Amino acid sequence: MSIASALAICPDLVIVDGEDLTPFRDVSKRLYALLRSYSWNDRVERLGLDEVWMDVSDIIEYNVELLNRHDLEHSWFCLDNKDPEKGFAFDARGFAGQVYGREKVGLEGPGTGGYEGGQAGLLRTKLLLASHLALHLRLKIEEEGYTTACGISTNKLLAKLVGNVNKPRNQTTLLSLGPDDGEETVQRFMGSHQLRKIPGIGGKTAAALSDYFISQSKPGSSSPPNPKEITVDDLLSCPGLSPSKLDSLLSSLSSSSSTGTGTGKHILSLLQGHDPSPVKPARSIPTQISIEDTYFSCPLVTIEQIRRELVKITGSLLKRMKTDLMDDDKKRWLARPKTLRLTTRPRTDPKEGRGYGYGRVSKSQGLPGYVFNNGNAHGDDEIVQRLVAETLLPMFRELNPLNPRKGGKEYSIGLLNVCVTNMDSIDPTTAGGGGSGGGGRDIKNMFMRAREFTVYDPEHEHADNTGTQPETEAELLEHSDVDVDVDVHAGDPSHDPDLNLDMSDTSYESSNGKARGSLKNNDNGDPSTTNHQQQQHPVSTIHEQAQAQAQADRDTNHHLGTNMSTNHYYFHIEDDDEVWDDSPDNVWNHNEEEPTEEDIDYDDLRDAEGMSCVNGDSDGDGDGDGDGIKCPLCNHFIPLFALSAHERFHSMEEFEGELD
DNA sequence: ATGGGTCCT
DNA sequence: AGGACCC
Repeated sequence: MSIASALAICPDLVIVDGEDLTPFRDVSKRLYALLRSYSWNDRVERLGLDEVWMDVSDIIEYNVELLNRHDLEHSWFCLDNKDPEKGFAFDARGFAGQVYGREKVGLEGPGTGGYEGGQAGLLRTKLLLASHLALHLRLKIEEEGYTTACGISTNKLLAKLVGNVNKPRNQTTLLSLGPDDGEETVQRFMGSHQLRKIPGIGGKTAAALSDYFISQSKPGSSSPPNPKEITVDDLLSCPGLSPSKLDSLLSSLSSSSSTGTGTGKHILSLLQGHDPSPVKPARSIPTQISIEDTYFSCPLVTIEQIRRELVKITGSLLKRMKTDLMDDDKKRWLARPKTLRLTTRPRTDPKEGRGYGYGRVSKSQGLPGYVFNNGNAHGDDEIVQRLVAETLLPMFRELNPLNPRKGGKEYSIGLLNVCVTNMDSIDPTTAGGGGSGGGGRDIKNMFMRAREFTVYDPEHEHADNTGTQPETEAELLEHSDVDVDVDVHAGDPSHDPDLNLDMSDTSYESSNGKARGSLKNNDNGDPSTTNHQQQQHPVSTIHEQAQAQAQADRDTNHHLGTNMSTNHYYFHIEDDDEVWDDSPDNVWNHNEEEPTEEDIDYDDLRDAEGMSCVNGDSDGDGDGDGDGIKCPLCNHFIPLFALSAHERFHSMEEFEGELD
């Protein structure tokens, strides 16, 4: 419902201006930094303010090897490969949180241990570990006052989707086992979704696909299907469906390419739950910053109105630039946008602007360098005024050239957006690489090599490491893929700095008892079990929840199975998202089907000893001391824990040198 | 709806 | 410059 019609119905309604996203942005940044601090490879990709994927493959791989299969109950999850004592205890006999998918492949009984069941067991163990890591991270976020949902799976697509299954406040691991039955589980999961729910299939693509399905379905057989309800299964059941068929269906869409999805082939693989896209490395600098305002109900007509609005917008934009593109002491710019873009939505002729973004037009130009000067005594006002007068207003006139009519109204503008983009990044930590001017040493590489020779024991290298050295530590650890996706929920952070209580109240209903229901108690098919404990305070909640979780893990006598894991950790600060539409048989499958052979060609099944190559304890005494390298630049002995900082020190030094 | 973002032609 | 996607 629009605000206008809400006001018509309820004239006394108090409308709170929600246009300032600053508090949300702040919270988002904090939680993002928190998650990022747990990552080893820095693959922590944000989507919007409230979602994150993490690729935790390296952490999981490390911990798989730490696992003592003879005492799973008292397992230790190590969060820092340089400090064995950093981590948490957990019970590896069961999954944390909920599981989607069959329960099978009994690899986990006493005596058999977790990952001796071959590759199936290894992969399942990874998912299991990832589920415990996810819980740990979610609890950390709860300590900050926000609740989360999380999906754990083997790629971003599946992790994101499965994170919806127990959405308000729990996590779900997609237990897809092996190439045979695993695909089957994945396909059952994917198949039940409406087309539009698949990330990467947006409104246009979904409409085209639905049209096709309808055109193919038998005329007489049933009532015309609702296009929105057509599922992946429906579409895949079309006999003539092929990549090239899809290509032609989608060719009318401009460039038929959506987010990473190319053409028919790509869409088809999405529908099958495949997603090769990597979790992208964390970014400290956005690719664009924009501020916009809409004037739908009261379009701007005079140039003076427009000027005033542009001044407002540009003022906040400059502020945003300073908080997002300058270092903390606001001494220097970390990145300078080179391009300024103005977007407007002019009045559309007779009929209303139909869809989203309809009628937006934009114009770009170089961003003048003076905006990076420090505003003088009166702040940035002069800069803003100048930018509007000299650049933005002329751009506006170019965008809206048309006849200032004789009468009153020259323009009718429903939207203004000012954007800076095309960042010129000045990142000291990247200076050795491609960042700035030519001739620097490749500091990063020097350190990598030093690490290699000093820390890694060649006997413990990968089997596939024939002749070549491992290029980087990250790559050494990176060989399997695990993504985590978390989902954080919270109330409105702008209302109240003391928001913890509010938020715990809102996300109250789904706590501890639920986990117990995960596989064992949910024979009724209801994934959400009532909670058995009233919670007065979020902090007590957390621990109760964790304990209940541990108990649940013990109860649900899970078996270790398999999967390449990608845990998609997704955090979500708003709480009005759609929740998984849980028809029970979508969410849980109880059929005991035969175990199928698991035969994934898993490339990295090492002996248990292999771990010593990455645990930073090359003297093998388990305490992690005595390890370090000789700095390739200054020849000092640097303990491992200080290595990153030391490397940064040299990079910075070099960067400053370049400035001279 | 709104006020943001991303990447790909 | 715009279109598709995402929140």
